[in-house]
Amino acid sequence: MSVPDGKTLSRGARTREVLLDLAQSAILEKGYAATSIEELIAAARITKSGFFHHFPEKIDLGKALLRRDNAIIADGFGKIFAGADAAHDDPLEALCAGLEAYAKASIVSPTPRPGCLAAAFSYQEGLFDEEIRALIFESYDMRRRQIRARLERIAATRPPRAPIDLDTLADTAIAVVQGAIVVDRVRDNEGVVAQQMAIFIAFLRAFFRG
Amino acid sequence: MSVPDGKTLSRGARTREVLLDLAQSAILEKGYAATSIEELIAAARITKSGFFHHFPEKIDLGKALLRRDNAIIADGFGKIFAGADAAHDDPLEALCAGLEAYAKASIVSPTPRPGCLAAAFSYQEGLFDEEIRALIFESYDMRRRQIRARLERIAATRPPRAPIDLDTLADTAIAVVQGAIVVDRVRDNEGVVAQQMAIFIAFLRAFFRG
DNA sequence: TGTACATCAGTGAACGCGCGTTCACTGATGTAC
DNA sequence: TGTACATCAGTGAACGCGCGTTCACTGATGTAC
Repeated sequence: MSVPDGKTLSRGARTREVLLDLAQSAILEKGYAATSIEELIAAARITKSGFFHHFPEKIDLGKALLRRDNAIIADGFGKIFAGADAAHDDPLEALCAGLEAYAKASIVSPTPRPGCLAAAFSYQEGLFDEEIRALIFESYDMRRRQIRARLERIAATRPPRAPIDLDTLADTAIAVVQGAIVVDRVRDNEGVVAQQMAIFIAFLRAFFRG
Repeated sequence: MSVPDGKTLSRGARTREVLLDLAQSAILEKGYAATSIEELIAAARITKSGFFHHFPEKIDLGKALLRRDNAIIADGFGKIFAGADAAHDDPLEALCAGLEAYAKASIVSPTPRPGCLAAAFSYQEGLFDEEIRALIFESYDMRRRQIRARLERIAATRPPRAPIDLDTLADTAIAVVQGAIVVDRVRDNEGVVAQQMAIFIAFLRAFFRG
């Protein structure tokens, strides 16, 4: 889940990307309210009015951040699962491979500790307006739809061991990563996300392989 | 997971509890940095110096909050699992019953949306010192040890389907709740935590029942 | 039971600093003819 | 290709407000004898 390279961007767009990168790290480390415009411009080496040229209000930085993150995740997610689909005939194995790669990509982060921007914002949602809440939801819902579609394909070919709601199971795939990120941050142990996804994958295999 | 009742407390202790309750709601809603002493004292109807009589610095409020939360969770957790152990002969069924009750207790929160205080703090850990990080870890580790001990008892009587690391599986029980809370907040849908725990319980049963 | 004293649970006023935001401006870059 | 003009990407100085923190204080409650 990479950021567009800076070479082809105009000066202004490059500054903007730098500000977004700095803000993302800072917000994942200490939260939105504790991340000051002052520290961002010091690191980006511009003045405060330079910042407000790019983002009329602080909350516009938050919105831009979520929009960019959503786009990056949508792109990364799409590529990961399209690649996994192409590499496996069996839809179950394709999903498992995709989920494994997704977990791996989730811990690649600009910060020392992994963190999901949308999750970080969701624990500070009281600060934000409806637009931001919609962006947070979109980020989650996009992943969920991708996984749900693949679960349907699997369930069509091999009936599950027991009746199960596929929406709930799609949520599980998201929740596994989100929960593992929290545990990773608390334990300060990088392996957690991959470990937890491995357990979920083992569960999926057992469940659909009868 | 309830708070000690106010009747038996001294005046000062009662004010302190009120401040902690207000702070907990506010922090779960918008984060620690965005929660001002000013808003807490307005709601508690005391002056600012009254606040500083109880908590010499703002961070002492955070520490007191985590300590209280840890104690409440330790107590609630202990009772839930002791009760489940007493009600079931089979250690697997006892754990499943305990986990179900734990999930139910996790969504009972002072805020409209469920939220784990330690998780909220972990997404703002850059603000805090080593003592706070230790308190966050303690909260997590205590739950994990309880679950791990029960998993060992289960694995001793019925060997698992496949080799599995019980520490990792104990983490899964924690991560399920944490991840589900995030999804619940994002989707604004109260059922998520119970649903996700139900899936994990089904998985546990399948895995240890061979 | 009454008095003396200590601690508790606050009040009230003031502080300095850093925050987000505004405004009038300037030099660099891009576009039209 | 050169010139004219518009837009872009900033600068610099100032703002008011709310934040966490300090300090000297007071009245209420608890304790010892």
